[in-house]
Order: sequence, then structure tokens, then C-alpha cells
Amino acid sequence: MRDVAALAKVSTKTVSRVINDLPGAGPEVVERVRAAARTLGYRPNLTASSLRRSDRRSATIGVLFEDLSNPFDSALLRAVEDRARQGGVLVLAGSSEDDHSMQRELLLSLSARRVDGVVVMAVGGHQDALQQERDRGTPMVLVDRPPTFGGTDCVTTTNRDSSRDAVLQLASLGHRDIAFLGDRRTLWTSQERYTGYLEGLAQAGLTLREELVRTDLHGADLAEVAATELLDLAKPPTALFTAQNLVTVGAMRVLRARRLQHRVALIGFDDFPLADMLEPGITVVRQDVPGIGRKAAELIFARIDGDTSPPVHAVVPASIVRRGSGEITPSAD
Amino acid sequence: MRDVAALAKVSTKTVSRVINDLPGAGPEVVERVRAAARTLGYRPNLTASSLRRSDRRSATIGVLFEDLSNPFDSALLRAVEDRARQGGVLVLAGSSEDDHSMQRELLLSLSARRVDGVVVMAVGGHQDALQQERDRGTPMVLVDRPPTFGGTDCVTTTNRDSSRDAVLQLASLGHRDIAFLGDRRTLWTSQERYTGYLEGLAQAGLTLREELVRTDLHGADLAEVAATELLDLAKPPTALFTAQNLVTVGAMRVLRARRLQHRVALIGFDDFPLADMLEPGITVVRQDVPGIGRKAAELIFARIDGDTSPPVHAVVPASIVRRGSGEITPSAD
DNA sequence: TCCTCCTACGTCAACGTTGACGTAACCGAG
DNA sequence: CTCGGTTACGTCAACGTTGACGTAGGAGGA
Repeated sequence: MRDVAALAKVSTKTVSRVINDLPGAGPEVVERVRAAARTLGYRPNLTASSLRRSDRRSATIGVLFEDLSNPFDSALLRAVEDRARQGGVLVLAGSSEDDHSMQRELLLSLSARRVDGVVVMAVGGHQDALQQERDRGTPMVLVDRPPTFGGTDCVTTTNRDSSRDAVLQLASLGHRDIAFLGDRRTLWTSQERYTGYLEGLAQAGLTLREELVRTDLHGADLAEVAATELLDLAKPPTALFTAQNLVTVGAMRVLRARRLQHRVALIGFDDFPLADMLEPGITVVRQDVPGIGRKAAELIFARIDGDTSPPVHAVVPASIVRRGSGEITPSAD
Repeated sequence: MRDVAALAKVSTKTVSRVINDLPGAGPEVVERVRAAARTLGYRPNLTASSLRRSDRRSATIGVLFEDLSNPFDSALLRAVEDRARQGGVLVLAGSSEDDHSMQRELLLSLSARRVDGVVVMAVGGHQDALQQERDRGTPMVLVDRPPTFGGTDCVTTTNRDSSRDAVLQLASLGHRDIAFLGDRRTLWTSQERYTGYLEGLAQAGLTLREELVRTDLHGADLAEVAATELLDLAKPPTALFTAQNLVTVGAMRVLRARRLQHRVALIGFDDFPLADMLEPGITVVRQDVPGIGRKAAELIFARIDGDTSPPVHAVVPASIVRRGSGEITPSAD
């Protein structure tokens, strides 16, 4: 900047004025400064600028999800990024791997870089680190899972209601033995979906068979094992409700291996690519991922812009997409 | 920091020493400062620090891909992020949408934040903005597509050779009418894969039927149209080589709609989730995405650490994954 | 003519941090 | 007891930028 000022024969302050399109610079001077900046390849230093400016904005937000390579997470990231770009804001992204210390470290890293706000998919269990950061005044929005502390916005989907609807659909087809396969019980979404499952059973007048409930299935491999065990029961389930992405995939593999994919009904929570191309197509509860991302972005930017209205818990509705696997009736045998 | 110093009754310099674990602070003072920092909720300001420090590092790199919600891009991002985290480096991520002005703007944004380096999936066509940034001294690694200018590292896969091998495999099964369906011709990868297709035909002694070559299919919808037209030809192809992810999906849809999925052979470039669960399983050329990401990260961090050896073009081998659709022999009729 | 107001600049200090350097106290060796 | 060296601090300025304020010159009105 000093070099630009010297070359244009003005003060650095005037260069600043030109770069930021502030008034108080004559047209001739503006041109001289612009030319000098071009020839020197000058790039303003936003970090120095935000250090000095009164608003202290870094024009950067943090996004802290579980696994950026997961389709759900990356779709969410993309939605947030699109909204951010409209305001000239960039996104610092990190994967917490559902690990508390990782989440904590990443949060500190973001804090050290003075991000204007963070969008977090909270790790299950306690949220001490999140609350601490929130209490320091960092605008924060939780996605997918609500905060266990107050004063923070959050965006989730209709986990419980949609799970209940899925179970009710299966029950209405005549299924009486509906299994539940869920992810880690520490995750709020898992709990909600399980509660929805229970509500569905109750509303349909079905009794819970505890041996048909399998939880803590983190990843497709564990889900495969659980599905195998369920189908090996003396009285196996005639329908499966799989409460997460990868769990659905694991269950599908087992059904296909046993050629049961047309005999055992399956509804999964979370859509995934190509679910419609399988034989049969997989019926799923589809979350409105871009909708969730947009809402989260909208909330975080409102808070950054000083919105002090009471915290919001936005719920973005999910819907059942019928593709075949969830419309299978119980086998005669 | 001043507040911490005041509370601990030391100078800010001593606080700095304690925070950075530098020698020159007595154990008692260290404890006082740590306690003061804790009670005040002090967080170091990395931007101010990097402004003043001699090395000028922001401990942040930029990642500029085409679409972060694309599985290929997000897997790559994840691999880079994992490597970055090991060095305490965070990732600023952006989607260029294959648009020159977007890429340019994001690049300027990254530059303004003084990232230590950038990993870029270059937009097709000219690379003026990239070269300009590179010439300013920003360490840069291109992934998936090589630079059109010199002096820059890059990581790609065996686009040409693997495409040739795919075509040779189809030819060896007796296919003589093998169609090519490709993405935008401005993309280097498309060109390479097309060249591999031509090499494969030539090596197998097959003549090129130009009406079987369809390019500029950006997205599954365009691919569907093209596949439909190909199958409507008087002498339709008995095998398809689809040179990109979404193109493969589009072609698959058409084959299934016409119940030809067991009669027309299909090999796709790029793997995708659940390709093994379809009927038949889809034979693909699988890139080693984590390998590419790791290599790109390794290169960028080496450059950031001052490696001045000649630029490298790393080629990470892809391999054919046989799942059924690429092993179909030509129909009798 | 003189005073006021506005425009187009410049000067200075400060944002939070650290490199360079200074200094006082203490330690061990000769 | 002195002297060189080490340890444990402190002081000062600077990184690149901008808010606050100062000033010179010209335009315009009484």
C-alpha cells in the first residue's frame, strides 16, 4: 500500500479511500491510484483492515460439520456457502468427526481467526465448548441437532414426526413386526427418530418388540451385522425402519444378499443419490437439505448483523418419497 | 491481551511468551498468566499475530473447487482438510461453479485474507486469473486438471490410459460399436478421456463412428437426451463409455427405462456411491480420490514450507472396478 | 472584501501482536 | 571479589490499514 501511495504520489490514506470507494478523492487521483495498484499488483490485506476497522468484521464464517465428505454435510455446506458468497463472506470449513476434542480445537482455531459467526453440527453429548464460545459472544447457529444450552438459534428437521409417519405407513400396509435400526444413541436425531418410531407403533396399536430395536450402528458395517441378526430371529421383522443414511445402505446390502429386497419392506431416514435407481427403489424420508442450509445461513447472518430477537428453533419439514421398498406388504409365509 | 497482562501484573510481551510457550517466563509467572487468561476468556488473535510475525503465515489455505456438494469434490476437500489439520491449518473453501468470474472473485477473496496457498480445480478455458495469482508468489497446486501455464504443481489421474483400457476391455468382449458420452469439451479431463477412447478404438482395430460420439453433456439431463438419441440410431451402439459421473447416471436411467441394462454394456469414468448395489453393478474407472487429495495437500504444504524444486505433475493411477455392466457381451440380434 | 463552507487531500495514532533489544538480578568460575 | 554468562523479565516499534482530525485552497454569499 505504501508502494502504491508512493507511485501515485499520494498518502496511504488516499489509497485507502480509493480502494474502498470512499468519497474525498478527485477523479484524477483515483485514476492514478488505480493505475499504480494495477502495475504493482497490489492486493488489500483484509486481515489488517479488519484489525483496524471499527466493525471488526473478518467477512469469514466458520462451518463445523461432522464429515464434509458425507453427502448430507457437503450439501449443507454448499447451501451455506452460496448464501455467504452473496455477502462477500468466505467459509472456513472443518470436520469434527463427531469427536469432542476435535470440535473444541477447531472451534478455538476459528475463534483465533476471528470469524464473524459459526454454523455447527454439534457433537453428541455435552456441549461445553460450544456454550463457552457462544458465551463469549460469537454468533452461533446449530444445525441438525439442537443446543443443550439456551440462547442459540438452531435448525432441524421433523425427525420425530416423519419417523412416526414412516412407521404408520408400514403399519397401514399390515406390518406388525417393524424393526428399528439407529445410529449412536448419543445423537439427538437418533433419539428423536426412535421416539417417532415408538409413537408410530403406539398410534398403530402395535406392541414394541425390544429385540427388534438395534441402536449405536455407526457406519454401514455395523448396520449389516445388526440387520443379519434381525433376519436370523425366529420371528424376523417384515419391515425395517433404518434411521440413518449409512444404516439404510447396510440393511439394503443384507436384504439383497439374501434376496429379500422384494419381500421385506424398508424405509430409510435421509435420502441418498441413486435411491431411485435400485430395484426396488428405496422409500426414504427426505430432508430438505438446501432449505436447512439456507435457513441456517439466514439466521447466522441476521445475528451477525445485530439481530437480537429471541433465539429461534426453525424446523424444516421432511417428506416421505415413495419408491417401492416402503410399499411392500408383509409376506404370506 | 492487555487485560490479561494487567491482571497477571506482567507486560503484554510476557503474556505473548506464555501463550506461545516460549522460554523466558518463570513457572510462577506462567501460572499467573494462564489463570488470568482463563478467567478473562482470552483468545489469541491469530490475524494480528500473523500481521506482525516475520513468517507472515495465516495458517489457512484456500480450496477452490467446482462444486463442493459434488461427491468427488467433497471427498477431495476432506482429504486436503485432514492433512491440513495435522499442521494446525484451516481450510477456506469455495465453489467456482466452473465460472471464470466466480473463480476470479474467490481467488481475490482468498488473496485478501492472505492464505498461505491454494488448491484449485481450474475452470476450463483460459487461466489468466490463476496465473496472475501464481505470479504474485502464492503457492498453488492444481487438481484434476493441469495448468496451461508453467511453474505450478498439479495432480491428476490416468484419464487417458484408463479410458483406453476401458475401451479395450469392451472391444475384447466383441463390442465394435462403442459410444462415447463426454462432459464439456473445454475441460481437460474430457479431452483426455476422449483421446483415450480414440486410442482404445485404434489399438483394437475399430473404426470411429462419429455419430457415436456425444460431448458437452453437462449434467445428467443432457446425458439422458444424448443416450436416448444414440439408442434410437439405426445401428445403435452395443456398449457405452460414459466419461463422467453424472453422464453415467443419465445413461443408466435411459438403459433402465428401456430395459436394456442387461443388454448394452456400460463403463463409466468416476465411481459413485451404490454403484455396486445396482442391477447390474456398474463397472467404473475409479479414481483414487483420497490419494489425489493427500498428494495435493502434500505438495502445497511442501511449497509453503519453501520447497523450490521444479514443479511436479503427479499422476495418481485409477483402476477399473468390474461389477457387471462392463462385462456384458454384444447381443446376438 | 471578508467570512463561511465545502472539497480534497494529509497527519497521526491505534487495532493486537511480536521481533529486536535493553536491563536487572543472579550464578559460577577464576 | 570481579567478570562473563544466563535467566527473567520489560520497552519500543512495527506489521497494513483506517478512524479522527487537521489544513489548504477554492467557491459562494453578504
